[in-house]
Amino acid sequence: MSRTHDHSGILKKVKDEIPSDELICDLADLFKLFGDTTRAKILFSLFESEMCVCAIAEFLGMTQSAISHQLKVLRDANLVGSRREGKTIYYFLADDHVRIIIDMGFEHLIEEREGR
Amino acid sequence: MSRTHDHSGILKKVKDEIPSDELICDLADLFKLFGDTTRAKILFSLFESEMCVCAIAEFLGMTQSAISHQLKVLRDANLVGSRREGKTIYYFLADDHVRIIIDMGFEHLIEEREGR
DNA sequence: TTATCATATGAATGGTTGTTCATATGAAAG
DNA sequence: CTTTCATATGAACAACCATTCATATGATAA
Repeated sequence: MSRTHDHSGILKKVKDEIPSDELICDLADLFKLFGDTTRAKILFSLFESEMCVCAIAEFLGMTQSAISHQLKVLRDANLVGSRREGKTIYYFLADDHVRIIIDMGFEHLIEEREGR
Repeated sequence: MSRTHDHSGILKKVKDEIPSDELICDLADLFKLFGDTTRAKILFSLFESEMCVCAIAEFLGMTQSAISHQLKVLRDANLVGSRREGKTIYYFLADDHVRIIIDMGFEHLIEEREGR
């Protein structure tokens, strides 16, 4: 079938073990959320305490609109939650998974730098 | 200074604790690598065993060129390594961090689904 | 109700990035 | 040396995405 050299043995093995396309896509979509500097900074900010939109915007030196758009992305993915207090809406981390995933990334970065 | 309501207290606290811009960018760049379906599939394939470029291409039903481009990205980030055997070049996972980071993502996905 | 403050949102834009196509490299076999 | 096989690479194109601008929503205060 293939015009290249044979590797049917490996292909069969990998095909049996690899997760479904859907699962891999969902996983890629999750990591994509952490793969933007602005979103990463927002998440780091929320590590310390809940914050309102304009506080995040001021802190990051960015437009309220830009932050609001990104918060929507994070909220749609259930990474952050929000609560209203008067006119202000406070955002916070939805759970501790965010911390754990980011910490893993950090460990990789640090060990890679030590390795050099 | 700000035309909005005051949040200087929170800003000071967050500013003290948040990592440097450079570190956050590096972290975002790392997660970006996992945020593409093709790269994620390549990494999952290499979980099982080392593979040559054309085996991965055949397995994923994609062009050799597309895979080669992505392997370069992964190799530049030290997530995969390669070795030559005759005409063939085999790629493999550089270390176990890749597995750990991906497993963390999986855990989050699974727990999120249970939560619903 | 009207004005104001905090946030949300739609459309447009600019920049990034994954894939393709054509071609180049480089090792091994003849 | 020449051909072939496996992989790499550069340029071009298309799709995606983050930001901006203008405006809308929605709650509160007057």
